[in-house]
Amino acid sequence: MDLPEASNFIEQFINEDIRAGKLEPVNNRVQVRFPPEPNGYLHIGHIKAMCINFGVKEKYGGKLNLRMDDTNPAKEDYEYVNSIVDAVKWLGFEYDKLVFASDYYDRLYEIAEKFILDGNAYVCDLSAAEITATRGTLTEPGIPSPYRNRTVEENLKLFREMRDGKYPDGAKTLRAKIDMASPNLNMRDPVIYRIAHVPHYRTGDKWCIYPMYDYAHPLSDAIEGVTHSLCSLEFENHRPLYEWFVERAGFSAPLPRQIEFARLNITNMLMSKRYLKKLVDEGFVRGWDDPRMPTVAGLKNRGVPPEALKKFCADVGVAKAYSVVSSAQLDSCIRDNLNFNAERAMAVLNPVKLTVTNYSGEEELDFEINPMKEGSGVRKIKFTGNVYIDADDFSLDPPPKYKRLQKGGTVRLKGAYIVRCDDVLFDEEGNVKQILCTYFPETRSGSGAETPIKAKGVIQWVDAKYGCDAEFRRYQPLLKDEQYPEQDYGERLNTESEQICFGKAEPYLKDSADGKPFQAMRTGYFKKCSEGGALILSEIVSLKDGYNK
RNA sequence: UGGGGUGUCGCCAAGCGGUAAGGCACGGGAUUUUGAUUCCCGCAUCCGUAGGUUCAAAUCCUGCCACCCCAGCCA
Repeated sequence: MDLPEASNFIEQFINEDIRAGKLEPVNNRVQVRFPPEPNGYLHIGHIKAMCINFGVKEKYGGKLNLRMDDTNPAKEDYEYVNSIVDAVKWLGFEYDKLVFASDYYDRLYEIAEKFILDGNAYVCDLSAAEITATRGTLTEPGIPSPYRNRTVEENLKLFREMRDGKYPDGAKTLRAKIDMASPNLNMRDPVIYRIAHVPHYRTGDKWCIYPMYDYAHPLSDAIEGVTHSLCSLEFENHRPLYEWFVERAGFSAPLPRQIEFARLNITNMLMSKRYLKKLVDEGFVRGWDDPRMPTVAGLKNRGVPPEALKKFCADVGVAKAYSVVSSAQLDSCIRDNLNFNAERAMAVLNPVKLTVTNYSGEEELDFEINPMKEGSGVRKIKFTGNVYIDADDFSLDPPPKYKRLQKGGTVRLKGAYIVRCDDVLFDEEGNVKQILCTYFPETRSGSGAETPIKAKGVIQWVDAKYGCDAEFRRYQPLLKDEQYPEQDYGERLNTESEQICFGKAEPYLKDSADGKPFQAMRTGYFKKCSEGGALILSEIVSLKDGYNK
């Protein structure tokens, strides 16, 4: 048979399984799953997991269920499942079924009784603290629970009583009977059911005992017919346990196989649901979908195309080495996509008025909506000779090689004319208030006229009377130093950049911290904001130099 | 310290015994009405380290070093 060419080590494993005939019982069908816990919004780290799983699904023509791993009722809610479904759909991933671990509670309970019947599980009366104390350490074995050798009958009776609500939270647990001396702490009789008199967002108060991840996950995989259960590296130590459950639960081959990969880390990006939730709960951001958040919803609001995110994941690859990808790599993917797809618009940050003293009247100029895309059409922009330009585009004390406007120098107003700066007016505080220029009619854009007038630079502008048609939103940097609730934030979050860039618009020249000019990409949801008749873009974005620096 | 993992260019990452892909970043040049884009060109004699096997190793073997994960009734 023809196997697809593996593009990473996971697919190599899958190919090996197929070659070895391990998947023959199901006609070599490959099945994976994407199993987030609905306790928060999906973030860019999850996108990598999705790309891997949906990638396998598509490559092998397999199946993929979107499974809500909801075994902890205290943290989960419909708000999150809805957000997860939205995120998956926005990214354009198609799953076969939406399922819930909580769908399997009955089945999982039955299997638990089987484990008891087979002598593989027992009810333990030890408290949480006692279990911890008897678990042993990294170098010393644990101490077997005094309840470890209860009879099957007693265990069954007790477990049913647990289910029936006869005991308070924490009074008893169901434990797998494995090996208290195992060097793998996960194998030292792990708890598989705990008592929690907490209503579940889906099953209500039907249950007061809930299965643990280590038990529910492998069995959920087996119930669904998953063949390859792909998860992140921190579960490597759980694999023996995963196999232990799956081998004893009575499922027929092929049994699901767990394969681990390194999760995604990006410089200066917080990738922890727990902290993201904290930012939301404590009001540091406007919500999970705040454009400063690395959540799928936030990225969407930031104007990042889903294709750019998928491209990024493909570029980054899949491996087992712990790594931190430079945010520049993400920026590059976004810029590349936007360059081809974004509709252009001019906008101005830090406006300074520029008046063309020898111009009168007004005219309409043609601008390509997207010079990179054939047939994207033109937009009309009115020019009256009174415009705002960005303060950064004018310098009283220009550094060497400065290409933009300076006193006595020339520059092209993009799509319009070359102008020469004749004079500068200052306000009481000595700031540049108005720049007076003369223009050269023969230099009109697109006229093709031969003229000795040259300009080294091209700058964007916004007409003082008409503004422009873009919209923008203003956002503060995610956090200031003194606002850090915990130091962990400081290591991952953006504190330096002045703005965050969202949306779609014209690339824009900006000076970076070291004074070196660079090209930024304005993207975003721009909002009309009139100030002196012009559109003021106070939120710019620097995809080139990193909006997450 | 016991166990499980990982170490290839500044950052990711291919490579699976035959003599170091690619992307990002960076440097140089050409085009350019966005200092962008596009376009060339450059960028590891070397694969954590020390030995060994082999005609031949990043790839096999041995020792060592570094880093990550594990002692939740979270996932």
